[in-house]
Amino acid sequence: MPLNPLVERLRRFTNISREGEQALLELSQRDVREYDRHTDLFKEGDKPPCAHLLLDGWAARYKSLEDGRQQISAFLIPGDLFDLKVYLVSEMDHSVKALTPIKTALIQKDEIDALMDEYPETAKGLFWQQMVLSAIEREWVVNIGRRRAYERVAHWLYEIYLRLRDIGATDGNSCRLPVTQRDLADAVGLTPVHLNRVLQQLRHDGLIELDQGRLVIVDPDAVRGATCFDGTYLHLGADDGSGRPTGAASALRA
Amino acid sequence: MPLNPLVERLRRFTNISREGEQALLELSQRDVREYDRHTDLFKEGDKPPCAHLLLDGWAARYKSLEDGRQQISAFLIPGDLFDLKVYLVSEMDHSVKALTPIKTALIQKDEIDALMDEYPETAKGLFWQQMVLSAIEREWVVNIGRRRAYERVAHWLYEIYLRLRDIGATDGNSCRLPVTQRDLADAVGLTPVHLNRVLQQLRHDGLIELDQGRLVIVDPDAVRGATCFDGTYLHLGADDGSGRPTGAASALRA
DNA sequence: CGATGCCTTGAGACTGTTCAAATTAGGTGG
DNA sequence: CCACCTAATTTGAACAGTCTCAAGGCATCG
Repeated sequence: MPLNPLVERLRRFTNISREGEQALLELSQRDVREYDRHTDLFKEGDKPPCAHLLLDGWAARYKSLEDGRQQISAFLIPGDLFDLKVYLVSEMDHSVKALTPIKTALIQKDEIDALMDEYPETAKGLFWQQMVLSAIEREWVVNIGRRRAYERVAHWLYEIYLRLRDIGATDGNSCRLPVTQRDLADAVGLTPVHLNRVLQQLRHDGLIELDQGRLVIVDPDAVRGATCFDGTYLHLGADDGSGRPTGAASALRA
Repeated sequence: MPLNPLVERLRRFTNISREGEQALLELSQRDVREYDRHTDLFKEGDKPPCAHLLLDGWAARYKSLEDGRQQISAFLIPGDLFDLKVYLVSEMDHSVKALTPIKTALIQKDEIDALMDEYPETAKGLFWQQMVLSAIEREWVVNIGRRRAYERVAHWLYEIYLRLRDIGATDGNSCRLPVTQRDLADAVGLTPVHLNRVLQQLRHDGLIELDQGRLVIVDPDAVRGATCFDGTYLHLGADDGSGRPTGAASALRA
């Protein structure tokens, strides 16, 4: 995995300048924090922290209901810069927790503003990244609202696989999946028990393998088929498996 | 309802200048289109249109699966400016359709850019509005993923009521709800049949009334209670019913 | 070696779905 | 204004998917 997956990603999307790249790199080294697994970076109700750039590890954006039910609304992986414009609200409406031990770079409002002023190409890249994150949340609404457990889980797994592949964190058809089934269940809106059974079914059907925190997409075609996967919403530079070219350079022609 | 609900809303959030307001008003009159009920403004797969400012009527952002299942991921009401940065992607990943006859103002990329350059306060307001829209989508993930039908529908109804109240489109405890149960079902991730039964239950329990396309929140406390409603995510200037002040002026102190 | 956290299994209950039909409401032409 | 047509809501009954609760197995870690 490259030192800074965000830079990698932006570079693929926009023709970010050497200087913009450098500035971003510096920003991501100025104030680095580490968090243990299962600790909160901030919680619902907190007053807005600054933006975070996830450097290493996995995190999740989530909300809790009074009775303890929890729903994860986004998985954050290295290179994700989240809550970029967080200072616009007076109170956070969601929490973010580390799913694994993580490293993040804290980035202050004025640092971002300065960066954006100076390097418009980079700014464009950052906005684009925010758009993609929210497009993913949008797709989750569809996934949870209209797909049943089997397809839903398959869809989720394939999505995360593609996102990881995009940051170079895959190894052929496999990737790490350092997440408890509890967390995964909270992401797809299922019970841990039922999620477990669905995963077994997926394994049994030969779509995936899953052990020791490693996920193998054994049969990508079957996975895409099972779930009617259309990766447009990920706006990946590379091929999304659907055969049609997306995002990247072509986006900027418009 | 005021001529331009967006301006109203921004005014409440930020100290938008007279000129910025004027510029926005002009933008919203330059290229006004009308659409019939149940027609698409644009569809998944289209190349990005320009941004729309909804002036009158209701619209919905949605996605379809191959087999005809549909999921609405957002309701758009007058004053909503959507897909602001749409030109960043090469292909739309969702569709938007009119739920009622609507009027929208089409706004071109460079018009927005110019506006933002010239009136930073207005720009801030626009970004804030985008944030709120995506915070709502986030809440929908939670609502659909972790609440059961009864609470889920109650939550949805109360949310839309608050949003309408925010733009002055309510009349005491009631508001228009010009939506078929089919559409509502597609929004909350239920079957029309089951949604219908849930609505009956809510009426029977005296939480709401619903006829002739009008919704009455008969017992707001009960509705909030049934659903554990926390309106923080709406970032409304006014009271959200939770008793705690949010958004608006205080947001800008940070 | 015991404790804890996580994954797995089982059986029964319940929420929400499916399919099909009946009723009501709304709109249009005669 | 009525007759008709279509779209929308409502009802019923059987069914399936998912949940609940409870217990067992297996690691890992102190």
